[in-house]
Amino acid sequence: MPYSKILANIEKHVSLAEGERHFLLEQLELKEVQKKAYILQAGDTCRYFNFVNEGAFRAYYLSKEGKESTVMFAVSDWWITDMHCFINEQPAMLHIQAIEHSSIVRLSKEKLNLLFEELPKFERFFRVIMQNAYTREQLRVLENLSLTAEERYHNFISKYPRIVAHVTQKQIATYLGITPEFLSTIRAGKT
Amino acid sequence: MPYSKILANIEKHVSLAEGERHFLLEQLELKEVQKKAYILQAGDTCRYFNFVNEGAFRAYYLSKEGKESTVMFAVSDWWITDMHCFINEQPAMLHIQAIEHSSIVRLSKEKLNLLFEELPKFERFFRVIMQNAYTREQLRVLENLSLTAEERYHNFISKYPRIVAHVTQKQIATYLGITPEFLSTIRAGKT
DNA sequence: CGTCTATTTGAATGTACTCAAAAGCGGTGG
DNA sequence: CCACCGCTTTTGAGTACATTCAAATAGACG
Repeated sequence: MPYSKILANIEKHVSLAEGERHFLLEQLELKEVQKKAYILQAGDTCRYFNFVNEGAFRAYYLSKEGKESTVMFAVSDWWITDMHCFINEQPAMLHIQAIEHSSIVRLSKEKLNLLFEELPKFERFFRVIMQNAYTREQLRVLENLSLTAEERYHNFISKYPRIVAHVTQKQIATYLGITPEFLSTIRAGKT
Repeated sequence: MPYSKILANIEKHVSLAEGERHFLLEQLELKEVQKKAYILQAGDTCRYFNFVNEGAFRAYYLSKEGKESTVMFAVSDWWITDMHCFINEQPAMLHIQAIEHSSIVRLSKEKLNLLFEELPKFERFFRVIMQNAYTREQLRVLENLSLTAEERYHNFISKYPRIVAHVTQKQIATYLGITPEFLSTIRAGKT
């Protein structure tokens, strides 16, 4: 059934009794997303924490000058939202777009708060997710500071082969903070 | 008393009953740290989550080529550790050094786990801390991708005036990912 | 005062960008 | 099924941003 992936994802971190699992399922909504559709646009209120069931998404910032910077990719079994705006109830800074036809399971902020109230172990789950997200971003900062563009590219493709399978080079370039032209020359450099 | 700051910090996010506060205090250790002393060195086991009571710290990565990259600064009322290594019980990648004579309140991983068991609201506290840390790092990634060195510098000094008051330009340069020479020319550029 | 490190300045270099144009690829409609 | 259109990728020339190396100056500390 469509919720098996999200349950497996959550149960990797906390174990749920039958009644808890049932309660959790009641809070979730399954949603199909067409290729190129946005599940969030800058300026929107960010109401949902989204689990990618199938497909792939990209979250990016669009500057006034029109430059895109990819903040994250999410393929199946990942969570994605504009966390800052979700938590602080501010207008979204990011656009989140489906790279291909996808399906997500989403959890609204209200339902998440309800889960925190009813199932304290959900606090633990979310803590672990946030811990992992934090250490991942911190490592990314460190790599941006200490590695060259070429090293960051090779690091990216070896670290995230599942993402590479879904995204264009141009999108990878905006994730690495370089131009697509320069990424092309890096790739031509050898293999 | 020496624990008033950490209590205020924690009680910003969760409210504690008298007995809970007492239990929490029993898990903490106060520690003085001399200027330039390390509370963590790369390769060490990272056992503690540290609250800065007084003073200032810098966490940095030292590459094989000898290049330093500052991952974070922490002044009073901040928490600091090598989170990845603390969580996953791996050898530290970072050095954490006192910039000046400081005092910290530290919480060992064992005591933290005990707190999670005994005071479930501590899961919530830690979740909030991790959420904030995550969104802060994500914003830093975004700024590294979308801003020039000069913009990042001005952003840094306006965002973290309390840090600026404690650190050298060279240290700021390693946080921004530029050379101290170039930071100097940015500053000469105007005000 | 003397030493050590931080900061500034400048010249030469390199890394990554801009702009432009060609080539490749995928999807769509005839 | 093929031809065309739009977007991605490649390639190249010229440029800008940031680095390296070197040396002078300024500050901090014993």
